[in-house]
Formats: sequence, structure tokens, C-alpha cells
Amino acid sequence: MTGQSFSSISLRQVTREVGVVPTAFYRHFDDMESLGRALVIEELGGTLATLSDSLQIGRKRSFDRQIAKSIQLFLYMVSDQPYYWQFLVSERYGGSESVRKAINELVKKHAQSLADDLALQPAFTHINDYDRRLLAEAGVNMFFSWIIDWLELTYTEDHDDEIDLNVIEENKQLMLHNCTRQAQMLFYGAYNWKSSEETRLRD
Amino acid sequence: MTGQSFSSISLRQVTREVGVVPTAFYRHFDDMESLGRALVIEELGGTLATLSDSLQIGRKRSFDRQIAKSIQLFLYMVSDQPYYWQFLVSERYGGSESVRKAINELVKKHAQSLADDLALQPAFTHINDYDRRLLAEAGVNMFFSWIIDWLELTYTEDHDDEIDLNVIEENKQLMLHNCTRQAQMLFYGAYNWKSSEETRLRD
DNA sequence: TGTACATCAGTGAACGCGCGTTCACTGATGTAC
DNA sequence: TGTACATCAGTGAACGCGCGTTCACTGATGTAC
Repeated sequence: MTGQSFSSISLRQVTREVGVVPTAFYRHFDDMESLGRALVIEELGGTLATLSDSLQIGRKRSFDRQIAKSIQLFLYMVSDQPYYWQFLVSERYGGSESVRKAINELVKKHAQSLADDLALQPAFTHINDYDRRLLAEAGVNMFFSWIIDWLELTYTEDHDDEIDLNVIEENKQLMLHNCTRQAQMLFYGAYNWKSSEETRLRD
Repeated sequence: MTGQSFSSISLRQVTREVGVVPTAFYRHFDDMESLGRALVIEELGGTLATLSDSLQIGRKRSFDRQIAKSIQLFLYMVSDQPYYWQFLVSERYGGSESVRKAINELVKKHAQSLADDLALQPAFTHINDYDRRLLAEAGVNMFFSWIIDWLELTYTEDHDDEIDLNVIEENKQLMLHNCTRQAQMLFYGAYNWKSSEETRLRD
């Protein structure tokens, strides 16, 4: 749980942590991969569902103010369950195939629910379903790209007593600020987006 | 090299692959982490530098056409050296601390050179340096978020003889299309961005 | 209410294996005189 | 040009260790009659 990625954790480490003999592991899971998949489906599924419920970017009228609020909410949710999010992000690209697949499905589902939410936002009604889905995926990926840096900040806050807490708080505010601006660039782009826009290279 | 992430590869696997006795490893590196750092600095550094040179989004006049071209170039560079890019992406969030740190520095450098390049684009002159840097970082993260999915496509192309090559080629074109649209949303957003834009929540 | 049996989470000994790392070594290549 | 020595990549035996997995087991809880 401390910095070490899930894929490098051994079955025996898990049972040791739980306070149980290694063989007892097999009463519950076939192997570490199946534990990984279970984590994705049972734990993270719920977390992402809560997130979808709370975000509601689309449902509010003034979507620019909503962005700052949503990002704040998101990052504080990450701080709330740091290990779940670290697991999600680090195994998404670096884990075993079956875990990666499980995470990708989850993320896709989440992107879809964000897309559905965006559909309710008047500023985005001019975008067609397909492009709105692309926007949601880009948004989710952007959000996820912040997680590790954000967690590093919150970890030093928890463990490093040397450092002035005010400095960390300032860094967090700065990061919130930067993330919000990045998200605004993307969503403002969407606001000015025409779905009829040409994409392919002319041959 | 086949699907398995760098952090789960053993020292002995490396020497076996190279055709050398395990102890010979220590003639060149202290441990696997230092090999990882060396890979980042010596190999990937060069690759990213080449990429920066070739992209040149900013230097061309019509930046919208340039986006499609740059993304095509980027993704084909990824296909060209698939293992480097897989290593970069999977260890960026999932690797050991020192490797992660090395990758992050590299990525930051790359984002800065993209930012410098964007400064040359007339469409972005109204954005201040700080926000341009944020835009570049968002762009780099977006680009990186595509890599694993893209590599999955190119891997099935190389290894799975059952599947119709035309189907894969279609999927690749579709993905190029989608990625381009996502990038356009972001950069169009930047085009309409005002650096004076309010970001913080009013308390 | 009491007895007999099934279920099931956890135990503890044991296994073979691949791992990282140590050590003294070999033998080829480069350098000094 | 020839000899003596230093450098250095690679060797091979050996080590102790933590690993995943097997097996027959124990003992508590739940269920049937």
C-alpha cells in the first residue's frame, strides 16, 4: 500500500497484511489477478459511480463555474481514497492484461455516464452524441492524468512533518488552479466546436 | 518485452534475453532501477527529441490541418518503436519512484518544448506563457492517453493472423479520426481562450 | 431442545523454483616502455 | 617490435530467501430432523 504498485505485490504480502496464512487466500480468490479484477469491479465501480453522481457538470446552468467546483470535488475524492485511485491509475496502463481490461471497461462506462451528463448542459447541445462521447473520454483522461501528481502532494502532507503545511496547501491550490484552467480550455473548445468540422487529412 | 511491464521483469530475464550470465549485469548497472533510469534518459530522451523536431504544430500557418498531420505522425512513431512507448506509459504511473521521477522530468521537458513550439503559432499568440505551458501539458497528456490503445491495435496487426488486415486498418483510421477530433477540441478551446479568464471559485 | 452432519474460513508443514547478489576466476583488448 | 601489466566484460558455482501452490488438517458456524 505504500508506493509499491499492485502488480508487484505478492500473494504472501497480502495475506501478511490481512493477518492470515498464505493458503487462506485461495478460499477467496484464484490468484492475484482475480483479486485485482475483484478490486476493480467491486470497490472501484462503486467509487466511480459516486463520482458520477456528484459531478453533474452538465446539470447546472453556468458550466464554467461548475468546472472549478467539479475538479475540486474530484481531487478531494481522490485524496479521500488515495489507494483506490493510485491502484486505478497505475494498473490502467501497467497492470496485467485482465486487470487492464477490467479497468478500461470501467473507465469507458464512466466516460459514457459523463457524456450523458454533458448532454444535459445547454452549452453542449450543439455537439452530436459521437463527439460528446469523445469529449467525455478526453475529459476523463485529463482528470486521470492529474491523479498521481495530486496524490504525491497529499502524501507529503500526511507523512512529511518537516514541510510547512501552508506551503503544501499553496501547492494544492495552485494545482487546483492549473487543472481547472486545463479543463476549461478543453470544455471551452467543445463549446466552440462544430461537429461538422473536417477531421481527416485530404489525400 | 511481450506485454509484461518493466517493473515486473527480473534481472535474470534481462540477462537471459541478452544472452549473458546474470552476474555480467552488474558490470553495467547497479540494479534494475538504474537500468530503468538509463533507458529513460538515453533511449527515450532521444526519441522524444526526434518527436519534438518532427511535430512542429506551431510553425505552420493553418494549425487545424496541422493537428491531424501531427497526430498521424505521432502515432506512427509510436508504432515504430512500440516497446519504448509502452515502457514510457506503463512506468510513468506504475513504476518505481526513481523511474517515475525520471520519466516525469522527461515529459515535462517535452511539454516545455511543445509549449515553445506553440508560441510560434499565430493562433495562440493571445495566450500568455503560463497558460500556453498548461495547454502543452494537457496536450502531451492527451497524446499519451492514446498510446496503449493504439499499441493494442498495432500488436493484433502484427501477431493475429486470423483477423482481416482491412478491419484493423479501418480501426486505425477510426482511431486517428477520434484522436484528431479530441485534440481539435482542446486546441480550439485554446484558440478561444482568454488568459484573463477567471478560474478560482469565489469563496 | 438436542444431536448429527455439512459447510467453510483458516492452519501449518512442505515442495520446488526463480530470484538477487557474493565471490574468485578467465581471457581478451588496450597501454607503457 | 616485443614484453609486462592494467583494464574490464563476461563466467560459473554457490548462497539464502521469498515466492506460489499442494495437501491433509482443525474448529467454528449453520442447518435438518
